[in-house]
Amino acid sequence: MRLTTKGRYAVTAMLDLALHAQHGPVSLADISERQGISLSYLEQLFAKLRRGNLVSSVRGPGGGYQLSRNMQGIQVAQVIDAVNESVDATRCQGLGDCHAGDTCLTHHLWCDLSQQIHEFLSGISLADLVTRREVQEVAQRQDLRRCNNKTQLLDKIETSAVE
Amino acid sequence: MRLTTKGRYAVTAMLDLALHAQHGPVSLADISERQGISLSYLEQLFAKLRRGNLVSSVRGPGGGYQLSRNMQGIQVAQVIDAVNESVDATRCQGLGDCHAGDTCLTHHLWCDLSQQIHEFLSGISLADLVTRREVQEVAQRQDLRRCNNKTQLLDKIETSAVE
DNA sequence: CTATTCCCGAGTGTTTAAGTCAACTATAAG
DNA sequence: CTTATAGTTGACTTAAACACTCGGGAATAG
Repeated sequence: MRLTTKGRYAVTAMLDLALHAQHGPVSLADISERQGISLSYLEQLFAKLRRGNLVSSVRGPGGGYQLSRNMQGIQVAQVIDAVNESVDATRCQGLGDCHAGDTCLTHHLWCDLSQQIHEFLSGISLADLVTRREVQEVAQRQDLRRCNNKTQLLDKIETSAVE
Repeated sequence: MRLTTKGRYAVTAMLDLALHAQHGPVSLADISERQGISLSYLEQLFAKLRRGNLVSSVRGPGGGYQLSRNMQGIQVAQVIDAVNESVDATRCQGLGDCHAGDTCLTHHLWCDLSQQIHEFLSGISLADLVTRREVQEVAQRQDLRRCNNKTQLLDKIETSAVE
């Protein structure tokens, strides 16, 4: 089992996508800037997310990525899985041939653990995360900082005036 | 977070130790043979387990390793921790400075996950594992195979006659 | 003394993560 | 049509870690 920056980046980027979905496609450049993730690395991750049917892309100016279904239908476990970070804790991928063709002493322990983690991460959708208060606070801070940095205030003021 | 062969080996070896504790110290050579783990690698792992006060050693012929407390007092989480495989799933080790000195979008998610895993693995002691039926079956198979392989039947027959 | 066993450090091959670079293709806007 | 935007792809690099191996020690039971 492995849970590193790779899977965390993927979930973070997907959440960023969900948070900014209302203004059309989101470019990787925006996500890169807001979340501090290398653009080229994001490209690699989104290639996998696309293959996993979690996002769809729009090319050209104004393009970017969109969630391929609604937020309720995308679980954290699926995102991590899509970027090849298995949540499985066994050595044998659950097959039970971990020691000389037989189950090893601790096989069942790792099976139980895998199931535990999988259930936990399968029970959380992007929609769940978006509605969490802590997430909203962080998102707001990130959007504000971005406005100050890039003096895109006009754009933001217009947007909030419309709302 | 990382859970690889390293942590799995450590738990397996500790469980082997617990299962064979009644006959005095257990040598790493025995564990290596029974569990199919490289002896030199076991030495490295047990150096860490020793530093973590989970085992104590007896040098010289007939020596080996013993659990430093009873089986009930040693949890799986402690073993994994001792060999430097953190169960923490956050990037920031829970500090909350994962993105430019602030919490990242998904910080709380990984905190929750870490807690989930830690609670699970802290709730399982070596004693719990030893009494599990699947573990006993595997252990029995391993002991039998070893007898056949090495023709140490005499030794085993004596042992069971004494019991 | 000698065989056994733990102890320790140094080194090695492989894999992977994480990131870079460069050269594409598709498309919206002027 | 041109141009700038933005996704798409592949090759490459760097660093770290895992999973070992090897060689020489030090302690101790017989």
